[in-house]
Formats: sequence, C-alpha cells, structure tokens
Amino acid sequence: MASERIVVGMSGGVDSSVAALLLKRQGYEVVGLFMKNWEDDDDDEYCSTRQDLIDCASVADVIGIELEAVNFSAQYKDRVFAEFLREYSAGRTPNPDVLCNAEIKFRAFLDRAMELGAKRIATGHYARVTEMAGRFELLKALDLSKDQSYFLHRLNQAQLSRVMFPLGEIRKSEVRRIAKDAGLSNFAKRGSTGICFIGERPFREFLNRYLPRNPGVMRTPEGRIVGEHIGLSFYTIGQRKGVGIGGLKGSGRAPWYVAGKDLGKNELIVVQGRDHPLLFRPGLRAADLAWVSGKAPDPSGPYNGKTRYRQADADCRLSRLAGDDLEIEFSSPQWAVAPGQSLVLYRDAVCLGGGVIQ
RNA sequence: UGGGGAGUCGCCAAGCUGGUUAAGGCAUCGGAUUUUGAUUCCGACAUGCGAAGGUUCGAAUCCUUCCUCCCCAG
Repeated sequence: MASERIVVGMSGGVDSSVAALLLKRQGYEVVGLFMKNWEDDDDDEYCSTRQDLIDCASVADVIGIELEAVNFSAQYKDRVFAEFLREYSAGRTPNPDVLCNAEIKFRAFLDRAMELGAKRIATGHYARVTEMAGRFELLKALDLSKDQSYFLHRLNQAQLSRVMFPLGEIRKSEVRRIAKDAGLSNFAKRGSTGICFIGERPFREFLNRYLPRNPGVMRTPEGRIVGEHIGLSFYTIGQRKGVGIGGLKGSGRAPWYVAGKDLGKNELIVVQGRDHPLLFRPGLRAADLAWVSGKAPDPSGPYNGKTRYRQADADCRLSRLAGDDLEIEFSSPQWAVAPGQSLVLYRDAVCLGGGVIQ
C-alpha cells in the first residue's frame, strides 16, 4: 500500500529535522529538501549553509529518508530581495521573511515538491492548519512562545491546503527531547536567526552593500539638532542602538529613540525616553492586504493585532476597510509602529491575514 | 592684558571641609532572547581625575607654577 509522499523543507536545524522524523514515524514517505537560496556575494564568514547541509544529511541518514537540495536563489532575489531593497530605499522597514514564506517556501518550493510527486509539503514552523468543510484556517502554535503564524499570514487557501506543520502542537523543549532521543546530532543546535537564508550578520554593513549612504541631521521634534545620521534607510522606528546620542548637556539621562523620518528634508526625528508620546500610535493604516480565507474579515468584529513578530496581541477594531487598504484602532496605543512591517490580525488563535503598515 | 569661572572615561556628570575598589546615566563593545529590522535583558568599559612639582603616613580632593576653555572688562 503506497503511503502519501510528503516533501519536508529541511534547514539543518532541530525543528525541521523533528518535523521530518515525526512524519516518517507516522508512516509517510518523507523526502527532505534542502534549500539554498542565497549566493554568498563575498566572504563566507557568516555562511553556515555548508554546515547546515551536512547536518541535514546526517539527520536524513538517521531518520532514513531521501534528501535532495534545491536552489531558488534567482527567485529569492527577484521576488523577495528586490522588494526588500525597494522598501529600505523608500525609508521603510520591510519584513523579508514574510515575503519569503509567501513567495519561496510556500510557492517555488511547493511547486518543486509537486514535481517530485508530493501532494503536500511540511516545514518545521510553529503553527497549525485546520480544515473545516474544505476551508483552511491558519492557527497559532499551541506553544504561544514559539508561535510563527505571524510570518505565515500571507498564505492563501491553495497554499494551506497543501501544508503540514508537524510541530504545531508540540513545545520547543519537547522537540529537542524528541531529537535527542532519536539520536539526531543537531538536537542541541542553536536556532538560526537573521534574515531567512541570508543569516545573521552585521545588519548595517550588510545593508550598506546595497544602499547608498545619505547622511543628514538628527533632530528632536522641537527642532534641536542632536546628531547626524548616515542615511534614513539605516534606521527604523523605535531603534535605540546606533543612534549614538550620549550625554547631551541639559538633557535628561534617558536613552534616545528613532521616532520618525522626514524623507523630504532627509532628517531623522529622535526623542528621548522609551515612553515619549511620539513613540506611540493609537492606530494605523495597512495596505497590500492578504487574507487567509480569501475574503476580508467582518469589519464589525473585535480583533487582536500584531504590529511585529513576538509582540503581545493588542485589542483593536477595524475603523475602515476598503479594497486593498484598511485602518485599525488599538484599544491602547502601540509602541514604535514601523511602516513596512506587517500588521497581522487574529481572532483568538485564528490568524486571519494582514497587510503592510503604511 | 586685567577681573571672574571651569578643566574627572567618547559625551553628560557625582566626588572637591584629604583616607571609598574614582558614583551614576548616555554612547560603545560583548553575550542572552529572536527565522525580519527593532525592542528588552545581562556583562564589560578611567592604577586614572588638564600637565609638572610640592605638602602629607595618605590627594581627584590642600599649595605652587604652567597649559586650555568660557564669561565680564578694555
């Protein structure tokens, strides 16, 4: 009796390894697929994909599954990185991993998996998918501290219908334990961070390879010049590190944060103190909307919104909903809302989708 | 040039009626957290107090000279 063939996106980390392991144990015919989507442009100081592939191979061997490798660098560059640079150039703060999921992992990768004879794919994401009468819902992971539905909110029905998240109901600590018990060599491997596929690296240097510097003045909302910036693109709202203002005569002892950008004048607006009122927004506008169900949510309902990954849900309501553009109001003002980041709406554990903050 | 004030870590800034390991904050750096960017948390950070002498058991703290800066006079 032929079992269903599942292609698992494997990164070399514990999560995707255990995802593959669990599916194998459930009797699926599992094929591991390793993605290399970023060609290292120069030094490989931060390039760990070689080790990742080795880890993958080791795990695949222990689990007893096939492993293949694919390279979507061209697609990544066109559909994700180009947009990433466009956004930064426009002074905003994009979230490339949200796009990466929608365009690469759950599109290019999914397509390849289909070609390999699979009907569904699986990843090590912490999230859940449920089906009711042919309709799919994206849910938060049971382990709320690891929930990654925020990054997946742009997935649509067609994509979700072909996706499995084996870790959605397991705690991270449990994942490591399973890996250890199964003899997977990467059971204690440190989770990867940084932009997906590009990895962790000094961000300002990295950006500087693609964006020109354009120095200007830093000033307070009152107009006092307090420093110089290297280019508006290199800062994000709410940023403290790198502002570099210290010990101004006559000012308090609180640190300084980026509160805004004046693109026209090339000025960075900075304020002192984390509770400065200009750092808080009562609401926001989002565009480029994407809804998991395919339809916009009912404007009347109360929702929870996230303005960034790993932020506590914030009560909010829709104050306006046009075609591809909405406005919401939070019941309490939100800190450092950054244009370019995603607003993701939830109703309890259900991730409804969202848009890009304007 | 006279009169006054000030020179302590990259920046603010305690200490200055002599005796402490020379506070603290910001910045910076390192780490933790984190599949974006941020935020947050933890840690590091002046054998040295403008310089040189002196007094003293002991000086950033007292004395002398010099250097630098600021203000007011001319």
